[in-house]
Amino acid sequence: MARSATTMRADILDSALRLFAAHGFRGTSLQDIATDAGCSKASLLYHFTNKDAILTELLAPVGPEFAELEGRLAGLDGEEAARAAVAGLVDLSLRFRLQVKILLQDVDALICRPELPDVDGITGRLTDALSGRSAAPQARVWAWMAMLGIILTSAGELALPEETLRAELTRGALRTLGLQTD
Amino acid sequence: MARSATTMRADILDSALRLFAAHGFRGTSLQDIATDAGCSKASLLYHFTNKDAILTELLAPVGPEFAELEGRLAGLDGEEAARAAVAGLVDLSLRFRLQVKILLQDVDALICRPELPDVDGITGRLTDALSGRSAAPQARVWAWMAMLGIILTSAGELALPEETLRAELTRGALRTLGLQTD
DNA sequence: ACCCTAGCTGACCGATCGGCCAGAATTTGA
DNA sequence: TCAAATTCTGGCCGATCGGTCAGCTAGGGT
Repeated sequence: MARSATTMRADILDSALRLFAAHGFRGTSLQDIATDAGCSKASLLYHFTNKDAILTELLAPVGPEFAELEGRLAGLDGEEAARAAVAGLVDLSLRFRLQVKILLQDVDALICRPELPDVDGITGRLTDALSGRSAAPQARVWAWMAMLGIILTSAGELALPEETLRAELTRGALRTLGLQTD
Repeated sequence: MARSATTMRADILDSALRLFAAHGFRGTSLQDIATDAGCSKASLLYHFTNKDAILTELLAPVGPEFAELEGRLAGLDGEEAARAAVAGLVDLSLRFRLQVKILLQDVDALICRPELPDVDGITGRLTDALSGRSAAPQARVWAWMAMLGIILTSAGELALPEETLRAELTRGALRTLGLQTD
């Protein structure tokens, strides 16, 4: 065996993460991932049951984090909830940069009938959040997440101190939601 | 002949526009468009040289508009330019809703090496706008356009009076860019 | 009546996709 | 040392993709 199972899986996930972020889920073939990871396509499917499973595992950490944030927001009202949402999303995105970027990149595809797997039911909640005018605050949060995706794209690889980036993003997000004038 | 050439082309473009907006460029096959337009796949390629040509024609009206806006912005400085950019983008997006939505939807794909045709060199300018920190104001405008895409997705089909939507979007955009506190 | 031409189509092509499988290669444990 | 278990791969499969092509069909001009 060339690499241990855990190493191999990690390498595959690393390659897939970068390629998905660069070319999107649909735009990345199993062969692309295999070549990048330095193994055969068949080897991918030994470690992962199918292509969806790779993405699902990549996004896995985001799911519970998002659910937890969602739970925290449920107990708050309008403005307080918005502030908490922004802080939570900034925090979440800083801890799962590329993962969140992938999520954001396909956010539109997720909304209008996905070919992507519905990781932890995020798709359904996205759809709920965006359907109807009554969900306006939530829609705003998701809109801001989309914007955050582009911001992270340009600033992502920058060796910006995390604290600086966090403060910057938080300020920008609050401004977006009209909660800070600055 | 079932339909006249111009009618056929119009029907194809109409189908392609809706399908591209719903499932993305890569997510829509020629057969999908043909079925929706009520003709054969081969008939599509009689009226359009290839798949790219359909998208190119759909986005054609946006190109010159964008270039004209860009020209207008060139002569302005920081804050004034940002205000004009927002107003211009709102205006542009209201006139080319679905087209702009498609553009926004694939904005990320366009940036990281596109499989999409570079309509009127927009790709290159997007890349320029997002590379380096110095282009921050432009990057912000594009980020706002991405957000606008999601907003239009949810509010798009709504029978909202155009003037109301325009005012709302303008206010939101200015708030996003930190130029209006409201 | 005739043909010509624009419009349209079924059948087909090569390429690529995700996924499968039999078996080779390598490591492990007794 | 050797069999068992794990890891890995070449080759293949059916489906689907964008695109081509020879030829059918339906009017319009003469």
